[in-house]
Amino acid sequence: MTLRALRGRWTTLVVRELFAGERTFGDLAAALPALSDKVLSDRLGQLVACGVVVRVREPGWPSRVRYSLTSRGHALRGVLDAMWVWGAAAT
Amino acid sequence: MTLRALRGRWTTLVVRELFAGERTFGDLAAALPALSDKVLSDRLGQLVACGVVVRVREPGWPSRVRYSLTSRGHALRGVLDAMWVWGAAAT
DNA sequence: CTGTATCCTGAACGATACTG
DNA sequence: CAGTATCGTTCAGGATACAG
Repeated sequence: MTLRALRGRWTTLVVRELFAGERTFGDLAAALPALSDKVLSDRLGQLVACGVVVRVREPGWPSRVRYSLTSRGHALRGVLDAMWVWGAAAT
Repeated sequence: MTLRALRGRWTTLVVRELFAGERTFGDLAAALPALSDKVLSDRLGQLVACGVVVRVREPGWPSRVRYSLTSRGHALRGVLDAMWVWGAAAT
């Protein structure tokens, strides 16, 4: 289940961005320049489907959408931290 | 770095098998029937390259190779456990 | 028994263009 | 601004056959 949620080369990086707080689509695109709009959209859709992220559409113009983590999304912090620690360990 | 080591649909399952102790190629193939020889070989090669697994070739016939985790491999336990816990949590 | 080689399919990725 | 549509590329995965 966790593998399905985190599948994709960029998924963990998107989640990492959201740990720092709410982000708009443009914020995420700017923070991850190597990621195309399409893939970012795909990943966000996947994360929403897995209950990790919520989309909130702001009414008005220009269009603005806020993405933030659900409680389940915040619970991923332990997983990603463990991955980070392992990757950072020289031994 | 961790993403690179664990990349692939089956990698974590192979590592999980090795947590239980040393395994031969045939053991792993039997434990993961959905995994073709080629992919198993690919994943093991990847894990060896990342310093997670060691191959030990037994001399003699029939050929027999023992796979086991390095200390770095055992350190992955925390990561995989965290993933498992998250996936198991209903909340 | 333990793999590697080859070929094929499907999914993920990346770029561009376009809509609300 | 925030996406979706489309298309081409790249890569992991599966099947089969074969080599050490």
